[in-house]
Amino acid sequence: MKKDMAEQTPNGNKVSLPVIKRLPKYYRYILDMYSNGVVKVSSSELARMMGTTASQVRQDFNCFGGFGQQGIGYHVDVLLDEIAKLLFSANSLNAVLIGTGRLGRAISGYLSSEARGYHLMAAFDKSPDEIGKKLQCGVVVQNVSNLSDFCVQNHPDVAVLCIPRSAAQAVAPVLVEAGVKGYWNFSHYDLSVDYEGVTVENVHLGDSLMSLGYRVRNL
Amino acid sequence: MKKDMAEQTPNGNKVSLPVIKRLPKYYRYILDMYSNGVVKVSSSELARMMGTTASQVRQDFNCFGGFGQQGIGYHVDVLLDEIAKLLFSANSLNAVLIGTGRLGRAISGYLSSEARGYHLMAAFDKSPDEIGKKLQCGVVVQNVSNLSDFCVQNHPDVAVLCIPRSAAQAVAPVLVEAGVKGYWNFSHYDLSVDYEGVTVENVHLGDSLMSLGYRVRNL
DNA sequence: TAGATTGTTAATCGATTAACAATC
DNA sequence: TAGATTGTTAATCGATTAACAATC
Repeated sequence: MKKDMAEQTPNGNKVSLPVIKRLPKYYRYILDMYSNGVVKVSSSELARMMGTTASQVRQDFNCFGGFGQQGIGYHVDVLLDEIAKLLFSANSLNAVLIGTGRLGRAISGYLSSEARGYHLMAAFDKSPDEIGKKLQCGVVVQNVSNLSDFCVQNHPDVAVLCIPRSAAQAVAPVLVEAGVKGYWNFSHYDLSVDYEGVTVENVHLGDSLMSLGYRVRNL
Repeated sequence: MKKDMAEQTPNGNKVSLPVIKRLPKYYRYILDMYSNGVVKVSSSELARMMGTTASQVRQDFNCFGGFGQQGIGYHVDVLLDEIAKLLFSANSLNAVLIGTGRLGRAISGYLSSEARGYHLMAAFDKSPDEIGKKLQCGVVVQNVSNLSDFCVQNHPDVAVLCIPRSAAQAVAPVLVEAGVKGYWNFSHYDLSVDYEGVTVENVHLGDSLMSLGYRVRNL
């Protein structure tokens, strides 16, 4: 049974973080199925693929109102469409890249070609060798001294930091003052994702290595 | 009150994954304190730094037998030592790098200089331009066709994949057959960490971007 | 209609937090 | 001794799983 209108909007009922984090994985599996011409899928089939339970799949989808049909299952195209709507919506988020070294260039390629729902507005570096160069995506690298002015005028949604931790600490206040609320920080091989001061995701490469080491040694 | 000997060993009482994942973060904060000459710390001070509760800090440490002194708190040097023992132990884990492109080189630098408890044994690539070149850490890039033989002879603990997803799918069976059990997969900007077929950590860069997008749009 | 499978509520499980006795 | 702070057990909270009525 469908929830009533008031609760059907994604905003109305607060969706828990574990559910949100599963959405992209659902999306990838369902996109695969759609590409392979699969028309229909059941919660138990999805569960098997995702490595979870049918209960959780249904529970998850029902946070957003329920996309299936009782007795039938889920139509792959409907599912894909609904989840894409949730994840990407109409307007893409504007991003600026700070640091155009090895890692920065790799990420800029990903951001401008593969990541959906994002738009790379501009890129910055402090090195005179980098400034003025054009990235593969066509964006020209600017002097990082322009960063503050640029952000004040163009209010990007997120900043992607691909610079050493020390440099990141210097840049952060500039971004905050310019009103930028979102960060992806790849400094020192961290992947941390913050928004409005709250850490959404924080994967320190070193932390992952240490944790794995512990588990392997104590197997 | 200390647990009895049987339960004090890390192996005896099965430690939950959330606890293990917090260990490296504790380690970093405690290393910072140690470097700054801090001698003593309480669970509530640690909790404030970690963004958690004093209860959790004590609960966590007591999974390993408890490192503190009632009425006093924790000695920073003891804490650092105990956690380092847990995370790094005596023997480092042997790693091989597969793919020495932009990302591979960045990771190799990290692995050989900053990551503790790991040793980079060898690096492989399929490009003739790469084969024979020496990485900054001194390791010479080998032809990936040697990978299987190398693994059979030297049985590395983990393989670090810095190659596209398609290439990774071709390499995986080779590694499995050669008895390699651990993987860090950076293919397509994923960071996934597997051991014996079990995913320890799985951070798809694209997934993080999508999740953040959802949250920002539904704020 | 009978079978299948969802939507949704209830039960379980595990992790976090609170409380307090032990003790430095 | 009194104050502080741990170790440890108990209470709470939230997420996952199970169960089942609704319904295609």
